[in-house]
Amino acid sequence: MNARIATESLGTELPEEGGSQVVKAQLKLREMILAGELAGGVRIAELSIVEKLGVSRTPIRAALMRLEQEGLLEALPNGGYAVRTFSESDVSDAIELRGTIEGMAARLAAERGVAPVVLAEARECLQQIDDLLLEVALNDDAFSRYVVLNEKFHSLLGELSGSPFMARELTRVAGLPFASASAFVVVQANSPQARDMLVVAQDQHGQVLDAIENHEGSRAEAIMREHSRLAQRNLREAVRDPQHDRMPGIRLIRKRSRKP
Amino acid sequence: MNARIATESLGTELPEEGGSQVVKAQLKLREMILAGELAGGVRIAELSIVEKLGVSRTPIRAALMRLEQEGLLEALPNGGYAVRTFSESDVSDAIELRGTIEGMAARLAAERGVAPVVLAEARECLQQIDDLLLEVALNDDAFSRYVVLNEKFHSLLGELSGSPFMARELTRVAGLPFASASAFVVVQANSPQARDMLVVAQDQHGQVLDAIENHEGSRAEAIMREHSRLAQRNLREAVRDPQHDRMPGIRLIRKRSRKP
DNA sequence: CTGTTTTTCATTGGATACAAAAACATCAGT
DNA sequence: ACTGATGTTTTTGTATCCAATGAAAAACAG
Repeated sequence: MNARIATESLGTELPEEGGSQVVKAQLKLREMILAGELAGGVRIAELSIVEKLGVSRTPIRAALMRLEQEGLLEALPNGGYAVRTFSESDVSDAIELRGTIEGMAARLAAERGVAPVVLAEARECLQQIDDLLLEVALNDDAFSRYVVLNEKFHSLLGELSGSPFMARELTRVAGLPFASASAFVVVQANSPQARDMLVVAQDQHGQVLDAIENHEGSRAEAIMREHSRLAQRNLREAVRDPQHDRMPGIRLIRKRSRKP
Repeated sequence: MNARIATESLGTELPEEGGSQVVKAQLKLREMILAGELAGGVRIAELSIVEKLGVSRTPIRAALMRLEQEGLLEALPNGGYAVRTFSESDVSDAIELRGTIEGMAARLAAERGVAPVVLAEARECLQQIDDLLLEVALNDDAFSRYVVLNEKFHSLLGELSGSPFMARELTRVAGLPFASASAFVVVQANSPQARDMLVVAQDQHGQVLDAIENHEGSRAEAIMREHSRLAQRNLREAVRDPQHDRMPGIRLIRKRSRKP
């Protein structure tokens, strides 16, 4: 029965988005988890996913594996996976780790020097953010453009460090649940001080580039660490304010950790 | 044909070591890679692994995935994997990253305080290393016991930080190729200054515990960073001296990176 | 009625069959 | 001789099938 469903959906496959079945399953699963359709802590049966997504077990198992290394799932002792839940400390530590690693990247960039082209690209990126912030009030569209540019700047930090290894690790740590540079930006999207926070962040962006350019390694590192504190503040806000139920995945964060 | 081999080996399967087929494949593959049986850079065909290991493609695929996230393999654009090669900078950066993350863990431990039980366990571990170092000359057995205790201390740092998240990340970063705390200890195992280096390392171990106990976060962090520099020195030594061909996986490290 | 044992059943781990895509080689035409 | 197309072969991606294991339920004994 499942066979027929799968075959049909394969046969009538529109030129849909997404490459392989694995990627499609991974994206869809992540979406479902963050949307809260899969409750935290409970075991995920592969077969249930099969009928939910219409792809066979093999790519689903691959997708589950990837989501585990991504940190959204945990492997259960006797096989199978469950959606992880996170204590506030977990998320806080993840953000702190991102800040620490970004700090190291910035320090390396400052100490080793940066190719002018990459530096120019970073400056250009900052200029675009500046342009965005010229508006006194930011609409939703402006916010999503900010998120894109912000992500780009943070990923550019990998280039700046001149180390492919660090670039990889930065990408990875930014992929940890709720640790990404813009994970909680949306939280205060509609607050009156929203723009101000971005202005502060943007100032730090500029300062860290200056520090890198002047080979001030320690300063560059400190700035990036402090930079991550903005996310910490947003996290606290998000957890406190029950208003923010619409933030994707916020229900996966519990206030105090219980040991099951 | 492969079918018969696989079935036979399954049927006559002795109560061998290793848990699942995935784990067995992963261990064997890692061993082969580090032993240089799989040349760096060339594509690995799944089928060739199948006949080499006698397990089917499914667990091999899983093992390959894990080895990719572990960093020993890289995924090729059109599917498949290849054994990664590392520039000296890659390894150096990996060690630096370990130092940075261990530094963060130590700082967290110092800032947040540590449960006395865990601290006692760490002290006990150090005591055992001290006992080991009482001998003026260390034989191979003493060295491998050192490696075990050293790994244990570094992993205890995760406990000390009080953060399950940090513990996870420390484990992960220690699993990166050539980044583990004892990766290059063997390099200078038979050198006359071998013991001296361990004495220096052990002193740092003790100092970082003191710093943690006294809530000196910044100092604790700095010590762990500096601590990782010992591995850096050993790395340089290992790459320079062609004597060290017997170190597992050393051939995967090339002196200068070429862009293919 | 409760505790233990057995049986059944669901679910994952592993193997293989099948499809699709990519690499390779061969051959024809210019 | 070289280029391009086409067919073959290899290799990965996907689906399904089989087996083994663990959990829940049922039956039996005390």
